[in-house]
Amino acid sequence: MTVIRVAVPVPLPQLFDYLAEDATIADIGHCVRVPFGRGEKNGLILALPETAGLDPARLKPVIRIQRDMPPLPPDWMELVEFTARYYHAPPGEVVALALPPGLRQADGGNEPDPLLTLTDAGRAALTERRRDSRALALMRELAARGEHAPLLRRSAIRRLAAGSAAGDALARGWLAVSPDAPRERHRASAPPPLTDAQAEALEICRAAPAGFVAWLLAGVTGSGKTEIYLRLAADTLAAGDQVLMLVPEIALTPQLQERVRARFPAARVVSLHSELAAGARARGFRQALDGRADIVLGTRLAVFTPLPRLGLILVDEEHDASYKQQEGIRYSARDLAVWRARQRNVPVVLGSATPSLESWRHAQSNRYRLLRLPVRALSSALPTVRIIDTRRCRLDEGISPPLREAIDARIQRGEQSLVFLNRRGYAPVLSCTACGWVSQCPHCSANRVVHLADRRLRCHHCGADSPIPRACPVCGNQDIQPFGRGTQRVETRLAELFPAARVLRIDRDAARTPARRESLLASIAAGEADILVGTQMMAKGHDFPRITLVGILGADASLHAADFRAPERLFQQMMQVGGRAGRAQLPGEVLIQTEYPAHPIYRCLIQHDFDAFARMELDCRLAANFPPFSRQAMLRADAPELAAAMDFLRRAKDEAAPFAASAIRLFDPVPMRLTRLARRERAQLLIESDHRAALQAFLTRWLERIRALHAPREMRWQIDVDPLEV
DNA sequence: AGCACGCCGACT
DNA sequence: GTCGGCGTGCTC
Repeated sequence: MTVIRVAVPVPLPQLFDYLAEDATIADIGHCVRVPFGRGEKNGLILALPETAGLDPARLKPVIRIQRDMPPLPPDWMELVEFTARYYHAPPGEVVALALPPGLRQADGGNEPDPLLTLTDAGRAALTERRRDSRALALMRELAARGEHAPLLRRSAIRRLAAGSAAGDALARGWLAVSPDAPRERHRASAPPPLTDAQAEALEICRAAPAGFVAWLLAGVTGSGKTEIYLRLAADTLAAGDQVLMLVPEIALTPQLQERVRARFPAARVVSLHSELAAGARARGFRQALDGRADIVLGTRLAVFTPLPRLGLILVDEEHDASYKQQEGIRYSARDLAVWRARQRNVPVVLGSATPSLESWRHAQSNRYRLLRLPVRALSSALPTVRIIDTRRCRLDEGISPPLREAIDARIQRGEQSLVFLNRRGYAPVLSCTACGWVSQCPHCSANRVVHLADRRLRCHHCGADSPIPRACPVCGNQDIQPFGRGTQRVETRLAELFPAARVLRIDRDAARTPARRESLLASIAAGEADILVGTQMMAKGHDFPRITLVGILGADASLHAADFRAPERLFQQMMQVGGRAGRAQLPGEVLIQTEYPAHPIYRCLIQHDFDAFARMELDCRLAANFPPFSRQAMLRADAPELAAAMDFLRRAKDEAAPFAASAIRLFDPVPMRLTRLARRERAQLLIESDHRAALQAFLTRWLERIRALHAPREMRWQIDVDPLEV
């Protein structure tokens, strides 16, 4: 009786062994139905162990091995196992995360009709003019139908079944059944000419020996990083290999999707992201697994797509925080992409105008190879950056006189302005001028935000929502005031200041549905707006050629934040949003309003000097021994009462004492910055080490002991390896 | 995580 | 006399 080792989707660190009388090596990677507890679950066969991990008498027989689908390949399972190991996540849950839900339905009826295609051998047979046959006659007919491979629907194939001409041709390999829909072979959009910098970068890439290389493509905004991706993808496709392209948020990149499809009309491009319906996601996964998909374009979850012919991985905007999953299994798709490239011995390109300091550091130490695009394509210059000292001028709802004048000038010239403020809503808090009441969220340690458009107070953390009160709920005072400013308020004021201008707001509230987002973007592109007001949604990957002015409001808010990554994020954000200015022929200008004009971060921005910023920031990180110079993990706990969470973390820390080597630094548990979230109080404990391996080894032993700790029922805890927020 | 078993309070 | 509270322990 054969023993199979199965990953079962339960939050347990171990695998489960079962008996399967007919199982063979070939069953590794197949899904399996198993009895579990008193019920049943779907698992994945990871191995056929020599011996069971426990008394064979206790093993239960499997219910059914799902052999109707091709098995997941070994490298895919290695990726899953690595993810489970590195992020200390239950293997069964990683499998559940990596496999699209409802995968088995994908090979059912919703597949397109198979098609009959003339093969190269078939074409050869035709030209050889061999002894005539019904099969050859059929093929001549098929070939006559068009320049490209002639195709037949399933119904036609059936009519010409066994013993027929088609059956004969199939048997001889002159025809092939292709599961694909016909690919349009209309003329490919011509690639634009390369700039010198692009050509040089490509040349360097192409000159590298085949195999794993991690490239860091650092190209200023508008320098044409995408063109590099597309050219490299073209090379890979030409070699018959598959391309995996990761993007931060697919919903924000319809332009990129279009560009990829237009450039490679003959390639099958599959989009994978979590907003996709289960069926479509499963179908894309299947197409990739079968090798039918040529390009997989997707968000972080697409890093788990099986790709038998993988030849290249691209990670666009590699610095973007959305590559790190912030709940459940907290994996970094960017880091896994690099791991996967090394595993499969293929190149990976990490691209960004503002690389993460982790990647930058790797490039500095030659672990990654640096490719630079220092100038913009389309002969447009980088925007001029001007700092406005807000201590020296009177702000009108956050808008300084120089910014107002600059917007006015754009309106005169028929150009667009973008006002960036990373805070949506009308005002971040409503407050009573008499008793000091503030619009505190009852469930979170945060204020509810005034949304004047729909007259509601809304918590941006838990979503709690209530009407705006007419009077102070505590003292009855009628004089309650919104304090501070969000995009709605700035939008309102801009409309008053420029009555002739068309003001458009772009934030999560204005672009709630994909359709509304599309229509907003379309009206911007059509020039139906003069002033755009937006949050960081605006900063991501759009080309708005008519924007020549970007005004940045409230940059200071995160200048003094406690998180050591705050300056990095601020710089990235300002660089990205500033990069929206002047991407075509028109010169761009960026105005940054700040109370700290002398702050060195602004000097770097004025000079577009990422290197100087990175140097400065890495010096600070080195002095404080922060990542990338050290490795971190965060143990977080949450409970209805803060004391329970803190107490648990203290006990966890005590557990570590007997074996925490000197290489491990354990900090004291502290309440999280946003302590209360959705009625739960949260605390965290930071673990740091100079060595990844030491940290990993420690975590493995420590988590074992933490699991044995009997935490109160209401207590939840989780580990976050390489946390982004500390 | 589920879902059992397992002992102590207010109800038909 | 039971229904049910959630404490603890297991899942191949």
